[in-house]
Formats: sequence, C-alpha cells, structure tokens
Amino acid sequence: MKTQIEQLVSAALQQLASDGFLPQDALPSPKIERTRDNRHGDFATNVAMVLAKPARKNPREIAQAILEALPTSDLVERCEIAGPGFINFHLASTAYHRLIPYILEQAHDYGRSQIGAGKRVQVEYVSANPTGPLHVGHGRGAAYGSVVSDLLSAVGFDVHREYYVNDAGRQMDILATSVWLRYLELCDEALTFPANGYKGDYVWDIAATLHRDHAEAYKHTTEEIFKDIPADEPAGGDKEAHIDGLIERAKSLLGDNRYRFVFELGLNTILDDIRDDLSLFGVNYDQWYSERSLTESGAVNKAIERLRASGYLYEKAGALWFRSTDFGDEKDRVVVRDNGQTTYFASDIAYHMDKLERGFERVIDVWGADHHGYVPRVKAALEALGDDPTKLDVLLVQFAILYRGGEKVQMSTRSGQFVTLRELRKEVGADAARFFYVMRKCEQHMDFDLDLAKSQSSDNPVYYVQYGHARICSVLLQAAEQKITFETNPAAIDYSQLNESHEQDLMANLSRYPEIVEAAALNEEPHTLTHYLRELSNDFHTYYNAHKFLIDDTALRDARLQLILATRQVLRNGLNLLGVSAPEKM
RNA sequence: GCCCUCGUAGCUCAGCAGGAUAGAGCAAUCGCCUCCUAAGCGAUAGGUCACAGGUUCGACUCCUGUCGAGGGCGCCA
Repeated sequence: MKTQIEQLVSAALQQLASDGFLPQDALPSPKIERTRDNRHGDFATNVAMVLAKPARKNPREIAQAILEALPTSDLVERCEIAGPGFINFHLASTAYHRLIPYILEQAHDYGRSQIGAGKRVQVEYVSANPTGPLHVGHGRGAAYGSVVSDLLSAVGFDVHREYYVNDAGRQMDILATSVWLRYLELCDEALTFPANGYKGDYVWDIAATLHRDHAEAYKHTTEEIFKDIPADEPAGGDKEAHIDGLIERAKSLLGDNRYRFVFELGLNTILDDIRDDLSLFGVNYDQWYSERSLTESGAVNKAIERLRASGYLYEKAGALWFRSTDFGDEKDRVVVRDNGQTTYFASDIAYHMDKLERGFERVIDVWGADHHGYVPRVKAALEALGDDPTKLDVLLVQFAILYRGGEKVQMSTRSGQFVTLRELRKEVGADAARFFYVMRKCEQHMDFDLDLAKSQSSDNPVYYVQYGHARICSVLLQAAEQKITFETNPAAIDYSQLNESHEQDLMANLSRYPEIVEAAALNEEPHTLTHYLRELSNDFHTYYNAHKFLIDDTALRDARLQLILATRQVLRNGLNLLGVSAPEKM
C-alpha cells in the first residue's frame, strides 16, 4: 500500500525532472508516512518541503506541481496540499478491499519479504559461560537474539544463529575444581569449600554423578590437596590465590586424563542443561562454536600473527600487547600474558576474524550491557586485521530487574542463589517471558513485573493479544456449531459491505503489518512488533464489542468473517515471529 | 576521573532516517454482559517531553553543556 503510493510520487517526480521543473540530480526517494490524524488523509509526504531548498522554489508550489504530475490510481480518492507543503493522500474506500483476500492467500507468508536479498547474517547471542545454569539476565538476550534472528530471516536474510561456548579459561577450571571438591565431600572427606568456588546445587549434582559412576577413583585426601595452598579469604588470605592453588593441585594430583574427565563432565552436563533450557524457551541455534577449538585449530595463533604482521603488536613487561589505542580504544590490550597464555580477548579476535572469513556480510553480537567497554577493542582488532569493522554490529542488552509484589527480587550469583531462566519459565511460562523480554528496546533498562506476566487479564499484554486470536477462533467455532456456512471465495464477497469505522481502522492496521515487520527487522527492534500486535488486538476487541459477526445478513456476514479471518492470520503471523503461541482457546 | 546507555502523564513505556493539536497500558473516576469467551469495550481526568543553550521554515527527535539514574573501565572470562 505504502510502496504503491511511493511509486506514484516517484513517477510524478521523474516527470517533473524531465520537464525541467525540478533539478535532475537531486531527486530524493519520497518518504511516505502514515498520518497520525485521519483528517490529514491516510498517507502523507513531505517531499515538497525537502525539495524546496535544492529546487529553490516554494514548497507549496512544488506540491501543486507534483499533484498535477501524479498518475491517476484507483487507490487514491483525492490528494490535497496542507500546511507548509505536505501532500495528503486520501485512500479510496475500496483501497483495502483487495487487502483481505491478499492476506488470506499469502497466509503464513503475509508480512514476509525479500528485502534482505539472501544476504548472509550471523547472529550470536547468549553465549553465557557454561559454569552454571542460565539466569534471568541471560533470558533477555536469548529472547531478543532469537526474535531478531527470526525477524531478519522473515525479511529475506540468510540467518545463521550461533552460541559461542567459552569452554576454555580459568572460570572453567574453577568449575572443574569445584565439582571435584564436592565429589570429595561425597567421599566423606572433610574440607572447607573455597570462597571463590561455584556453590550452586548443580555442582553437587555433577559431583554426585561422578561419585555414582566412578566411586572413589578420583579420591585424594584433604591433607594432600590443601597442603601448602595459600590461605582462603575467610582465613585472612586471598581467595584468587587460594582457588588458583587448588586448580593447580587438582591438575597435578589427578593427572591430565582424570582432570580432563572431570572438566568435561562439568562442561557437558551444564552445556546440555543450557541447550535444553534454551530449547524449551524456543531458542535454537545453527551452531555451538567452541572457544577451545580456536586454540586447538591454531586460529588464535594465526590471528596474533596477522596482527603482528600488520605491526600493531609490541612487547611490554613480558606480555604481548595490541595497540588498540591506534583505533580509538582507551588503552592497549594484552593478547598474550607473561605466562605465555593467550587471553580471552585473543580468542575473541580469532573468533571474529573467523566469522568474517566464513563469508558473513553482517555479524551481529548480542551482548550484556556490562560488556560495552569491550566493543571498541574488538572493532579495533578487526580494523587492524584489515577487515571492515562496520560489518560488526554489537547490540547491548540492558539488565532486567525482576519485581515481585512490588519488591525488587534480589539476585546473587555468588551464593549460588539466583533466579534461573528455568524458574522464570516455570513461574510465568515461556510465552509471557518471551513477550515481556522483547517488549522493550534492548538498550532500555527493564522492569520485569512477575505478577503482571502471570496475571490472566487485559493488563497483561501477552494474554490480551492471545485472547484476540482465541476469540476469533471461538467465533468460527460458534459458526460451525450453529451450522452457519459462509462464503470463502474472495471473488464472491462484497467487501464494500465493510464501511463501519471500526472495519476501516482494522483494515488500515492490517495493511501496516508488512511495514512493521520490515522496520522491526531492519532496526533490530522487536518491540515495534509487540506494540503493533497490541494495537491490532485492540482494534479487534473494539470491533467485537461494537458489532456482531454471526448475523442473518449473509453478504455482510461473509465480508465480516473474511475480515476477522485476515485479522487472525496477522495475529498468528506476528505471534509466531515472536515465538509466542497463538492459542485457539483460552 | 574517563567512557557507554537512559531521563516523555502518579507508575511502566511508545513516539517510526526532525514535520502538522505529544500517544498507549496500568492506577483514579464513571458507564457497558437476557447478545459470537467481561482474559473484553467505552468515557473522563492527567504532560513547561530533566534543565539551559544552539542548528532550521520546523526539535521529544540532531549538536553542546549542566543535573539525575544505571552500567563499564584487570596480564578475569
């Protein structure tokens, strides 16, 4: 609809340009907008005002000329010039009549498009360390990342969804050591669990598996383990030194194979749990990319060598630094530590280099807002490697603060007591959780009201939209029960019956859907879609209250039923894009 | 101290590459079920768009500064 008007205006501009009325070179692509006030018609353009300066003419004069050059169309009833030079388009009352059969014919595909032209886009999201179950903070990134992926896919991009598994590094060693110590406790060894260890119940579970399957094959005495280990924090020492000492002790006492086994057991158990959790949340991936594989394949070294070759590396205090300040970062960053180990940042450089080497034209990282300081250095690295840093888009997702009964829900990872994503799903359901997470733009701090998400009332936007869908299903069910048959052949339906203002409003909003999907996808703003679905549901509920559908006047009834069928289709498509179910009954 | 994000109605938020009188939902007040699910609908009331400058035909929207909120500034991952 919008694009059709756009074409009309473009044609008029071309005409005026070839007539010499407008300069040839500076023709803008006209921007057509929906009007806010229907007294201004249905669509409006400010193109005459935009052209006023380059054409050195009065905007109203240009608008007049555009009107005269405008090709005729049965879509438009009349146009007028208003205010400083707006051109307002009033649609013909028949303009939307073709819309309903079009929606019903397109069905699932209504709203989908090919703007993305098959461009390959990679979206990486969640990527939480596999050191414990996902918590509600990860949930927002999960919902957001998966909806953005689905939106991009709906508008024709070739989307690749990826989870970067941080399966290397110190945190994983702490996990492995934590598991081992819990296992020893199950072997009846008395010990003081380190302050910096992972204390969640899931660690006990993994330890129990180890104990059940391997009895005491991994047992060592408390004395040999804690001998000469630096004191822990509660004992007046340094908790980092304490845990590092324990990690080294675990490695030396267990030996490579047994240590690796405990490590893998912890990693895989948790990773399986995360995978399962996300899948039940409707979040799926094309690939789980291992950080360790980057080191093992030599990709990290390759990245470092490429940086060195471009002259951006230098040595200082035994470590190897990347001169990221040359690219606007606050300070230079270490890539190889003085102990010879590469940093997490080095892996990340290799990972992003690999993403671009895999041929993605666009790479989107969905990160927690706490990582924002990390963005400049990754972009700096890409630039230093001679890649195009603008191909990388980092979307920072702010934290969600949970509220229950008007009170902030306290979360603490340290004590192992936090609200997990799994608990959230159980409490409010996956539908409500996803919808709520995506209802706000990602950079917005979010208050997540658990009571509201659970409430089954119109206050709850999820149920409000779903109820619209269920209500339409219910009408159709009623029709069947009352043995009311209705016309389904669009050619046999008289859409001019639909002349109530509620019907016009509903049709106008149905026609907006493809524009909404496009905007939500291209701007990575799924909240646009949740807001739209709320508005559309409101239009429907209002209509429902004002008019009956199952009436005796068959011509009107047929037309109305087609209209609500089209509405149901759009609600279904929209909910589907959000990964929220569209129930037939509630 | 430096950097990032945010600051719109009592509360939670929209406001689409600057555009015509700033919009919803809660909460408040008042109405609507002999009728397709009241998990619904309607009406009223509520705002100097944090503040101060600037850019222009026009600014909630762009720029600068001030104030306020949250977050980030490791040879951690």
